[in-house]
Amino acid sequence: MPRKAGRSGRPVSRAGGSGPPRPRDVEVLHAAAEIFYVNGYANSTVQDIADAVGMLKGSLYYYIDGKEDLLYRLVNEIHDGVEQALTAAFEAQGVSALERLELYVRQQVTYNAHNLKKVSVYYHDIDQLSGKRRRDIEARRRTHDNRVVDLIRDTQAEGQTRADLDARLLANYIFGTIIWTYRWYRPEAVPAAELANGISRFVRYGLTGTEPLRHP
Amino acid sequence: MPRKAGRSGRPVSRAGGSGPPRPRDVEVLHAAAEIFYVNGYANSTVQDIADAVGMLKGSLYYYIDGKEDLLYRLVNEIHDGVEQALTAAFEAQGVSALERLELYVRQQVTYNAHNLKKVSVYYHDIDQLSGKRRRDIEARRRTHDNRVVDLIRDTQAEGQTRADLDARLLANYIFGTIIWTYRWYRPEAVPAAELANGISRFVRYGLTGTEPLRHP
Amino acid sequence: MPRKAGRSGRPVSRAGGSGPPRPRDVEVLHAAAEIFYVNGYANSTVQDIADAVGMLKGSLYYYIDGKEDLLYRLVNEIHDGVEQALTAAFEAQGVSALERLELYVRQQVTYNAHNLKKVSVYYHDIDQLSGKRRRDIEARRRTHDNRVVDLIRDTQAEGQTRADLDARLLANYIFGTIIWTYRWYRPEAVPAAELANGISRFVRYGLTGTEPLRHP
Amino acid sequence: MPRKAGRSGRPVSRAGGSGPPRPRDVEVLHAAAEIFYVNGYANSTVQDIADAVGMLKGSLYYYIDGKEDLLYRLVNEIHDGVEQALTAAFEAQGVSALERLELYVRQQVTYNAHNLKKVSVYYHDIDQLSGKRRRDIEARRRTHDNRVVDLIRDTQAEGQTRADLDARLLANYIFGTIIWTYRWYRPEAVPAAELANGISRFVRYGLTGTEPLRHP
DNA sequence: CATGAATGAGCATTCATTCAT
DNA sequence: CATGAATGAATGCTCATTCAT
Repeated sequence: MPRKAGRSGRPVSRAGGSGPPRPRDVEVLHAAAEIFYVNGYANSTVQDIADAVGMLKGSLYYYIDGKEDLLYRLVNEIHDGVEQALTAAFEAQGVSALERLELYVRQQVTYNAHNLKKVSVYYHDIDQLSGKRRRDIEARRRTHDNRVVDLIRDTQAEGQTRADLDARLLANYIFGTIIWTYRWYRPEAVPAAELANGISRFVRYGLTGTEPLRHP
Repeated sequence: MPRKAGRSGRPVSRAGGSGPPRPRDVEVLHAAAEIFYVNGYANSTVQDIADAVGMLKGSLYYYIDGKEDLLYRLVNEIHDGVEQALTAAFEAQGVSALERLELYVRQQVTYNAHNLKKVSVYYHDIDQLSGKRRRDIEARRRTHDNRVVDLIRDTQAEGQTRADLDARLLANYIFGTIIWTYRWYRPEAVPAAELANGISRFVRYGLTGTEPLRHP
Repeated sequence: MPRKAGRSGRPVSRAGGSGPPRPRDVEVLHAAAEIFYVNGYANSTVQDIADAVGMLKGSLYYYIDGKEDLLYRLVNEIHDGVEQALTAAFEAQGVSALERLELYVRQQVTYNAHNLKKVSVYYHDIDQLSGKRRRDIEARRRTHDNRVVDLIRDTQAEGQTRADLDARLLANYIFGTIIWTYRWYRPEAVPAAELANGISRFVRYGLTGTEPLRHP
Repeated sequence: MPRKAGRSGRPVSRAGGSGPPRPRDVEVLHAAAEIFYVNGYANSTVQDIADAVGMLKGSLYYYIDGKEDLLYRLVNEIHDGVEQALTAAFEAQGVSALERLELYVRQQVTYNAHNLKKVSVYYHDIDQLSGKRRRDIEARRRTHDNRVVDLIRDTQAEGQTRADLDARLLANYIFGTIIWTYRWYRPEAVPAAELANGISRFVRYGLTGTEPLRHP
């Protein structure tokens, strides 16, 4: 007869918004990110995380609502960060749509490069969320995607990008380039700035190229 | 006490190379692909697969060496397919390096679009292989990647692509665009050919773009 | 990401109706009854039952769907038995309603005396069922109760029992006398037949008494 | 390593007899009764009770010696109340044994009806006490039962009840009718006085009935 | 008095794998 | 080839209880 949903009176992390997160909350989340990054969410055990924090398995439940709760918080944290990047790009004044898009790409790549582990968990294990948590995240994601698609449409409207290409497809090409970094990028080998430059360049030309290269 | 390698005296799947695969082997592998695609490898159970084949869990072990064995076979199957695409592109005669690269992109995208489920499993769960199986696959993958990098270097040597860009980074941008399709592409919405066209175009311009767009 | 409901292909006891129960099923259920009787359902562990059957805890799940499933089967088994008693009493031909009621009491007491442990579990732990299982049992129980109430109303209609008493209250008095045996009756001390006689007599007079004893 | 008895140096609830209970003690006990009534003792958590009192789980241990301690106090409280009823009946002057028994039934039913929740906990979860607490309660119970049996024997001695019936069995029939109310009686539907009347009437006739009804 | 944090033992359940028939 | 039964290790989670502050 399990009674799942947060019973009142039970402490459970304040990370959900009801007050400043306790230091230990942050520590737990950080450890979880590390573990999930290394083993994948499904293969990570609550024990692993407890060990990393130096706590007993049972004690961890003072801070979390369950394993999935950890993933959910992680994923939301990423969304918060990414939203900032997106907003900054959108609010840039006096620049063309293409420049705003480029700014977005740059910011997003930079953010991902600096939060490689959490971002990896985000992209690899987001589907493991279930129920309401899943729906919440899917909604946030859809919103984000739509805004980027709109941005691309703006570049089309301003004549910087060919208008006959499907903006949503283009967005997905771009996402692929940006996101896939989580599988190969290592900061030791390439500075984040260089990565951001390279991808932003790749994307810009990918979108704007017009010259007939095939049959001259 | 999981046993990894086939013990003598027990009939173990011939799919590993020692003879033509029996029909039931193919059926099992196909079912596994479906299940892994839907639930992810870690969340799929041998029971699920047995159910799909209409067999008891225990009986499945006549055909397989273990759960990981299934993943390994799946992943190898993908590599076989992809290798063909790559080889075809490499052997194209009388065309420029850029055209060969474009051919590769096109073939790879098309292959992925037609084998969406297995390809998804490949990219999502390849890390779950362990030990020798993992090393085998990593080797195959490295080989593949290197050949693509070489192809890009050829385009640089032929002057079609700027030589001052890191070919390996460029390869990764391209991989991202191609591979990420496994997360969003749905054949019902967009024909595979259109996808191949779109991505090949995006990649070509991403690589070859030269005009100074930022500060004219 | 737990997947609860009986997945196809999983053996799970045939005791649910789909075929004759395997001998081990009966054994498991019997052991569970014993354990639940001694410790109460909530304090019994699956381990206890496994030990009693001489099986590993995990192996038990080949036979059951979960701990609650065991309770559910037990409780249904009791209902099956009790229903027979009730039906027999109802179908008695050529006798008065009071005699039919008396027959019911006798049969029910006898049944309880012979199935003391399972009956105890039934009355003590029936509330621990949840969800659909609970609703199922509550429905069966209501049906049973209603039939007994009807029987009492028949005795009132036939003039054997005072008509101004609430039949449902009377039924509950009777149930109390019959059911409470599960807390004190020990077959070693009193033969079941004597118990049945005693209770049936007590109930008959309790219902039919009319003479003014208080203020003569 | 649960600690049973109060250690010196730590303030432990005074409810055990060493002084008048503090107001908060009463509040805690009341909350526990409510919780135990709803979930059953075994399924109730100390957290639940703390929530109900508006206190943290840890703080509760200032007032109690443990979960079982709460049950023990509850059960004793019931015994105190019941003892009063019994004593009142015993001490009634100038009335027949049957009238004294009837008075007892009436008082007991009334008491139960007015303390439904605690009484329910008493009858349902008394077995969950262990060790000395259990033995204490069993002794109190035996004493109570014996006094009622004696009362019945008095009615037999006075010729109001047939002497050839086992007084202890009769007592158990009566207990059943009275006690079982905890499972079905709802004060909203039937006034306590009516219940007391009904049961006392049922019991009186059940005991005194003599006329040959079966084979006239 | 009360809080907050932690402990540690226990529990139901899952699942890959084995193997005699 | 296939079945059915069993193994055994692991896993997420619960909860009574302790105790320094």
